[in-house]
Amino acid sequence: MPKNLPKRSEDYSKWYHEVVVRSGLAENSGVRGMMVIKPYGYAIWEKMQSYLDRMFKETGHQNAYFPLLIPKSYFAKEAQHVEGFAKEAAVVTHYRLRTTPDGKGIEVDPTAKLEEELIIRPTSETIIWDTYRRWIQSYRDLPLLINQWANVLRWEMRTRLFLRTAEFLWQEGHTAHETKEEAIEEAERMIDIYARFAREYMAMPVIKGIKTPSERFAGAEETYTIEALMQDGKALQSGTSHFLGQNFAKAFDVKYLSREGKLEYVWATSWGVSTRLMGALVMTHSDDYGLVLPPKLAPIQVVIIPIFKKKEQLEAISTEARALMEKLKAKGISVRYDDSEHYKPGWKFNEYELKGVPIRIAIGPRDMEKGTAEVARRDTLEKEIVSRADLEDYIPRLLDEIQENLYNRALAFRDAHITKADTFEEFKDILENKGGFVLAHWDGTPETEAKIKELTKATIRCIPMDMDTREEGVDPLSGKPSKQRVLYARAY
RNA sequence: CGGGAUGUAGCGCAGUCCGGUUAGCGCGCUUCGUUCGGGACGAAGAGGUCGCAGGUUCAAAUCCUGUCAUCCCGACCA
Repeated sequence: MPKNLPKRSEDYSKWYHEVVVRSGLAENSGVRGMMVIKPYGYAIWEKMQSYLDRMFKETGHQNAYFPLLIPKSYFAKEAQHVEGFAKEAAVVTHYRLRTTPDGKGIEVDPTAKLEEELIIRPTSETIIWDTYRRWIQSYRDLPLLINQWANVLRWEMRTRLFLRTAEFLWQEGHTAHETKEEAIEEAERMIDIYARFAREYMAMPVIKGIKTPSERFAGAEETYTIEALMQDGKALQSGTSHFLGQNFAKAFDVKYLSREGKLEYVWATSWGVSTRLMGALVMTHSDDYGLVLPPKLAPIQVVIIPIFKKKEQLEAISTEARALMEKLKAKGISVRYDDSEHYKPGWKFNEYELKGVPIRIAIGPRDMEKGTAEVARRDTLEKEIVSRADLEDYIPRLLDEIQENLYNRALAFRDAHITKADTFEEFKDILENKGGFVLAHWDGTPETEAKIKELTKATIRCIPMDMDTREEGVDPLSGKPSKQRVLYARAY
């Protein structure tokens, strides 16, 4: 058990923060709300990026890159959009610094004031649609399927590593289509991809659904979401996809000449996932020993640790360990052999557990005699003695099993934390004592939604898409009739 | 942005209320020796603009003002 790591059950926030910092994923930079992603954390993000990028390309998308700075006037063009982001915009007003008159410091040069201020992108819809106007003229230019990997900045008041930082990394897809149906299909396709990515790579079950109007993205006509459940019973919105209708096309005057020769506005979508997924990954699987990584995203999948007293022993073990490492690497497994002499085995065990390495293989003098190795899996913390000759076949199977087990474990937890409530008393009781999702009827009004949020801090996470929640009932708060249950939870 | 707390060596902290030798402790770090199957032990060392900027004072980590950052609770949000 790592020293001084807070227990997950005692102080979840602190536990989360410590796991992120001590496992080497990220830390605060000392500049308000800005995070440093460390090499180990970035390696995981790179894996996420490469899998997602492949999925985007398989569905016909291309990558491009748009500017960081957006003229202020662009935001004025879509009313709801500007309202959504105005409160957290960082604004560039000057373009030059100069030394202070006393020569000791530096100050903003007041003569270098920008005629029009530039906004550091909180999201790129505006500048992208301004560009699309020039790119799109005919139905032959459609669909336009573009993704960008970028950083964005939102001046958040209260930040937490990965979950909410002022600057974060993400991908944002922006597409233009001929028809409404095609755009809706695209928005749904992308939320499906996110759900699949969460399940297959992050081993994280998610609930796919539709946001209520009040939770919608600023400027969207429909927002699709994937909602994951963290181990403290709070929900985390892990990815979104928006059907934007013709709002941005109209705001930025993006028209195309249709097959019938008529000038029409295009239909749009946007969709994104961010480094918040890193936070979701930590909070879905990790435990009191530290990070737990699903094999598909682990930068180190297997660590081999030699146990030795004398130099000769180490040499003999190293020969075996290196041979094993080569065999596993040939199967596409990333392996680290840690033969550093300044740390004892026990220290290494703890360290790699803290870092979430899925499999640890220890080879010591006893194993050398018997032709065995000790294999420890991070998900269950179980250890077993395995014949070294079998490892080459056993390790790949075990990695798959761990990936599967992590998903099943998270799924069981999630499913055990979806609870139906029919009265408001039940509703509150579940939130207070059990946590997780509450399936309850909703009368469909924003007033009831807001009242529930005020009384319980729970919001409607989504109207689920893959669960059939349609049934007649009454809203537990207002008592008005309802046609279906929705998914409530307290959320990050 | 409102309320609360904190900032002292890489990390965790004591010292601050009540100003006064050379600012301490634990972990970590360096060197040497013994160790090595779950965070070893001993000895000797290195490491500090006490967050930053002003002010009060013979004297400031300590008192005052401002400011920046971090954490918690709200409001806001991927």
